[in-house]
Amino acid sequence: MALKGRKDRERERRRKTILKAARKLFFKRGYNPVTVSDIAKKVELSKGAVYLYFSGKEEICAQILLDDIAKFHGEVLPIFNGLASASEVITSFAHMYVDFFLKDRELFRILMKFMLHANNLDLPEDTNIRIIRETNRAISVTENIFQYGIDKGEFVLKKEDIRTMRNAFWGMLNGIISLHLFMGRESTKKERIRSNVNACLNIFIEGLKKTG
Amino acid sequence: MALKGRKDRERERRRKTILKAARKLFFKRGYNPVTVSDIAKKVELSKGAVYLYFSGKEEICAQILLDDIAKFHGEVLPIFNGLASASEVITSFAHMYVDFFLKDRELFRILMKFMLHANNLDLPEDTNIRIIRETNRAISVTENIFQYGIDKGEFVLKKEDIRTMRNAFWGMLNGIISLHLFMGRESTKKERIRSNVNACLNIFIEGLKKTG
DNA sequence: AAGCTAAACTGACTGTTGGTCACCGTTTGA
DNA sequence: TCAAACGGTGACCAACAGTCAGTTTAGCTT
Repeated sequence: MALKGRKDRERERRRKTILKAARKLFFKRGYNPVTVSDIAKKVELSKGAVYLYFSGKEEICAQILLDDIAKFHGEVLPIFNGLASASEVITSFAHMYVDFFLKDRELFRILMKFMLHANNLDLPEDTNIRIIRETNRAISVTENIFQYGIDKGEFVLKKEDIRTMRNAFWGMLNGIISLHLFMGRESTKKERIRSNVNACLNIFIEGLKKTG
Repeated sequence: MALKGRKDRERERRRKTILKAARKLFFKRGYNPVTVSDIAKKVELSKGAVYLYFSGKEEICAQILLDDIAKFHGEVLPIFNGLASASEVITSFAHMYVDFFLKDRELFRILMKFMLHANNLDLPEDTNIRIIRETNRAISVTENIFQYGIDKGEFVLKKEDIRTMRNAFWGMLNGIISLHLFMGRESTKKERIRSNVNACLNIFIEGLKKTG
């Protein structure tokens, strides 16, 4: 691949500008209520111009999600260093995950939307694939944690059950978040959710240590 | 309340007819792609007529969800009789829940949509309240199960932790379902999900018996 | 500097869809 | 018998995602 020229860099900057504006709008007013014209207006471009950089509203949204997942990965990987037990790692991971996706509630809604409708969105094929790949990457991080726990002899878990546990764990986190989103009016305290996650983790980890 | 006359009954029948048609369409093609005109056409009415019976597309959808939750309650309550241990009850409940909401995948998507956007939908006030009340009722069933387990001395669980466990449990179920929806192409086998739920339950129940 | 090309950009336009409303025929009951 | 109420109609409206013919701008060539 040739080096990127100025044009490419400018193009990329524009994309980022649009994404940033869209992000702000989506997180403030929610995905649906924001129109493409709103986004265009915010970056002082015409609607048509936005379509030069993205295939549509949905792709903008997908790109925001992708960027955020990447950011999450950047934040989450360092925690593997400096933590002793697998229990600690898994606990830290859970809290980071919950905190991350509750920082802006709309982000979690967007994530769930993509999970629920997976292959049913009209995105450019490659965007769709990237969404699936990146999400799976995030999921597979938890898989590594379980493996780590087994290797350390901390978890009593058959190798073939890792996948199952990974799913259960991941699902549990998403489930708790969405439930809180549903029950909690906007006033829901983060601490409430944290304690819920903690309680759940305790049982989960306890079970991992005991059961096979 | 006065007895319902013929007019009322006919009106109700019409509503049910519309709901049934809408249900079929939603479950076949998904919520978004189905237009109000499609629904109207299917029941051989004009679009305007549909709006005489429902405030809009969203309310039709909400009503379908409400009816299904009611149906679920009807199916789930009998299981309390004839089962001995709380573990059995909770296991049965979990499987019924998963089976029920995976029978038609769109139903689960609809449920999640309402959970995620809770108060952000423009529904008639009373419909909105009913959605929240009915969902909470379903959630509180699990609360009763935990209570039952404690009363029987089967679960070692502080009374003030019931709510937390209920949330964790409920969230876990929804999370697993949505994860499978995401990962599984349409071919996903029900058995796969069941085994996942089972594994998760084992740990969960084990934890409930052990931890405090 | 003038001429040229391609990319960036515009905004009026289209198509679709959720929702509204003035109007019409039928039933009802006084 | 007749008017009010009711069930129903379908043309219409507004909002919005997405398109495209045409205009401007940037940068290159001679």
